[in-house]
Amino acid sequence: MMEGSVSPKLASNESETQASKRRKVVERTVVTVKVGENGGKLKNEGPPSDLWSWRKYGQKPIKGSPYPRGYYKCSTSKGCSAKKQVDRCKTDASMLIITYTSSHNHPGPALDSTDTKQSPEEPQSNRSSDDDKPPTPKQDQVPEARQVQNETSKTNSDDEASEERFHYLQIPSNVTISQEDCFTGNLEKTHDSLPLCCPHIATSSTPKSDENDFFDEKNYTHIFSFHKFHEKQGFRPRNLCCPLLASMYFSVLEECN
DNA sequence: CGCCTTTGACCGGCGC
DNA sequence: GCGCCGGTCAAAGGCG
Repeated sequence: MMEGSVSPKLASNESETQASKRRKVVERTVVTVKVGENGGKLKNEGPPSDLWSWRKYGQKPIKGSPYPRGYYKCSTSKGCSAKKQVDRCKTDASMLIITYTSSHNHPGPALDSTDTKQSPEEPQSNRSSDDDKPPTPKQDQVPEARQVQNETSKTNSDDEASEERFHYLQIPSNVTISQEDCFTGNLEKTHDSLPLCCPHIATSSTPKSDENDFFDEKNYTHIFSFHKFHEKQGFRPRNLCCPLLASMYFSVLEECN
């Protein structure tokens, strides 16, 4: 609707729908964030915000999860098809599972450190905590990541190849990242080393088991320890290739401090 | 006034 | 073919 396309539905999926009508092919990046512990304040209940502004366009109760899933679109740019889904871990309400799909087709907002006037601390509104509250737009600066975005510029090549992209990022121990099965497969499924902060996820991400129902077994999404992955692959903090994750990283860092 | 959230309805994919 | 379920739309209302 935003773009005034003939078919809103198609517009939202343009590239995806074209090449493959299978949803599961869509590029996804899953970030797990623990927020409840952060003071136990209600305002922390919302997902950590990142560089862009997100507008909530839907919420649905997900089968198997006591918590609804929130659907957000990037509102920073009109034509931007970047979306994210915010779930809450059914076994640990303090765990937020943020799934990013598509990518931003525009540069991030002003990244000046001076532009962090949006109260980088806890801009999350202090609304009720029984739901996944939308992230109040928060401007964090991730200059490094932004550059990388242009390099990777994952344009949803609506190809299987797009699934094989991975976003490198060093994540604090309270954040885990998961990717499509093909990734975890390549990574030898190192989820056995999941961060201690998320034992539930660790349990549910058993490779052979379909217990990873939180994300949904259909998509074969698994969570693995990024730290471990990081070690094995020899990645470095500077290997920030995904602006989304990078921004997540920084915002989470802030919240951790 | 503009932007955002909420919420019910609709659509399409997928499994049986 | 049917039903379930996830994802999206769009109208209405709220808030700054």
